[in-house]
Amino acid sequence: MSHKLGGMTSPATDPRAARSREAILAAAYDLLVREGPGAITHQQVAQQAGVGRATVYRHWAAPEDLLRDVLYTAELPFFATPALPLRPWLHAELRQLADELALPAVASLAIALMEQTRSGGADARPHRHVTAITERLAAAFALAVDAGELDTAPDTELAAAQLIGPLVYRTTLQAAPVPDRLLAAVIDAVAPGGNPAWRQRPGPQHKQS
Amino acid sequence: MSHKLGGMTSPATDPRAARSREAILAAAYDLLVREGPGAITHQQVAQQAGVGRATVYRHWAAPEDLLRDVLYTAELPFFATPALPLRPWLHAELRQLADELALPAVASLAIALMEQTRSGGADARPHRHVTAITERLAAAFALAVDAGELDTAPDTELAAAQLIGPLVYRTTLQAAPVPDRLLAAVIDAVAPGGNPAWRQRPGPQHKQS
DNA sequence: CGACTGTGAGTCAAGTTGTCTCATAAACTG
DNA sequence: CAGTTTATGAGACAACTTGACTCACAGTCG
Repeated sequence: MSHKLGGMTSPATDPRAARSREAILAAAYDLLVREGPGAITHQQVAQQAGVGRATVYRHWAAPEDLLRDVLYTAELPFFATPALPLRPWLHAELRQLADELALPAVASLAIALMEQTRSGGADARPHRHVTAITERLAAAFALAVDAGELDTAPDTELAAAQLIGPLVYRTTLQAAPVPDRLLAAVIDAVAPGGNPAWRQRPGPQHKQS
Repeated sequence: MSHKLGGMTSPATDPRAARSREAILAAAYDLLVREGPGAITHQQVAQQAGVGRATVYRHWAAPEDLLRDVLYTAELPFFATPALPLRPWLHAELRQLADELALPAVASLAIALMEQTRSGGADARPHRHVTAITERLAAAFALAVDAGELDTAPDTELAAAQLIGPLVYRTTLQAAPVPDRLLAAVIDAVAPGGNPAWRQRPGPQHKQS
């Protein structure tokens, strides 16, 4: 499943304006992914989008407003359809997230989201994408509790941090692929159901207690 | 323990050049923390450092070269002195890292490291700070194995991802403080020694099997 | 079909960038 | 200590970028 940019156009907007905004947002997203947030200037976006520079100024007064809308409209459809059993579903969703974090498209978005959140200072709130992911995981945990796969739902924000944080660290800082056994380990930590699998092999596995 | 910027001056450098570079690196670091990487331009750095614009150009031809050196010289002394017993040491170090990730200084550095690693594309390598942290954790795990606190050393990179990733996610994306029970949970996942502590309370805790 | 609206080329002033010159002072050398 | 070397920084300069504006034109609406 690929993520794509949704338009910001309100229902009554002139179609010419809708087309311009669509083209500008797509161009800005492209620049973000290829060259980072610093590449989002009115001049570069206009050139890339094939619109007039004045048109970009007319829709967004400042580059950071445009970047904010690019992030807002990005689609990050991870964890979108909760399913049972929980563990294989988590595995599949985390596998996909890890694979896409290894690509510039999602890594750039994640990093830009962090920088945007950081620049909010002490009043910073998580971005709606981050909140949405937490809510989707909460729905999945509720399903699992209902089905008896979990005794109680975990604190969802902390579970999200423990499931996704290692993937973000692994891909954006360690610049390495995410092995399945890391996925297994983070799932075990949140929804225990097997021994941690990423301890070094070969050899018999001992349980710590 | 605070982190500070170390100078890049080679032993035989003219002291005037050493002083200039020191001032420029400190100014650039300051700008990075307050306004993000986009604020690092020759003009703004010169003004903040109190040196001539030509001096900044003389030492660094491009802003991204300067940013690279700022990141290179930053000190991130986390996990620096391994100690036993392992779990309380991990807890203390992770507590400190979490507290500092909540501040702009370390959060800005972490995000800038990610963007720098991402811009390396397919040839990207982890930054030396990331590698250093993995090595320090490996030393701590080796100590724990020697002392019988761990049966085998875990895969250190994966352990680092599972220990630190949730903290990075929690602070930079969820914009929330890191509770001690998240620290306990990530430690349990890597160095088991107690029940996961962040499941929702109150009520009796059931072990999943 | 007339009125309205969005677009974009071009203009303009102001600011920024990158390079260069040269006087000055700090550091080095013998 | 004097002469030499070197780093600095103010300022000049050309080129570029930014932000705002005008206006002709074409698309959209009623």
